[in-house]
Amino acid sequence: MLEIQVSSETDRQRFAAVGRALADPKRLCVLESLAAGEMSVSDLATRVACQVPNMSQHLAVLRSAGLVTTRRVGNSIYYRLADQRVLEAYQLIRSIAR
Amino acid sequence: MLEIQVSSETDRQRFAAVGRALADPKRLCVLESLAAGEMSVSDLATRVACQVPNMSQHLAVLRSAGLVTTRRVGNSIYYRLADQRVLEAYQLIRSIAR
DNA sequence: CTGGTACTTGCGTGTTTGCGCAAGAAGTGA
DNA sequence: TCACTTCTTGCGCAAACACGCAAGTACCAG
Repeated sequence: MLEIQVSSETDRQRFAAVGRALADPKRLCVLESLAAGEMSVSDLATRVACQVPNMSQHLAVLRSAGLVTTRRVGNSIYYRLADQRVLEAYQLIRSIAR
Repeated sequence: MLEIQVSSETDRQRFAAVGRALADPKRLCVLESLAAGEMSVSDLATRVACQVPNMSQHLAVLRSAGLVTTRRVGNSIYYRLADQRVLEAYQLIRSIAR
């Protein structure tokens, strides 16, 4: 039996932001891609099959939810998963949806 | 290191539906409430502070994502969590957002 | 300084979402 | 059947979202 204590409304809004970040197939594809290691924006755009500006917006959602972090190398910006727990959460969601 | 195999697009859409179910503060409040045990729609509406039709729609989202199940007793319909993993996923999300 | 690459931001558009309200099931009891 | 309770569904509207495209910012090489 898992202990769940009640959250405040503002806390739930922050948690919901994480849920929203996980609510789009393209963003989930980004997480799968980043599971193998960091990637640049244009690489991710190619892999997910969308335009670079669109990818940048999706990455902004993931970033503001705290799921990914960035590192600049010259012109490129490399994104990586912020935490191993992001993959754990995604795996759990996949097992629930199975 | 967590192993993540790539999903198909249709699979990711199903996973994203779970993410969407977790993307609203009221629905998260429902999950917290159901952690203590099953509740009727009107009870949940009172607890979450919204109208019954609105609650019914939120519950439909959770239900179609497979996060909750129902049981009818007379006029009332009792909702409960479909799986312990739903709480585990929520706990993970909370720890990530902390 | 100039040109080129990589990314972000702003804007317009069509779609989806959350909500209140009214109307429709579904069940209970008299 | 009738009245009542409980939940779901349909409708309309405002807000949020995903997307393409154009413009802006940041960095590097020459």
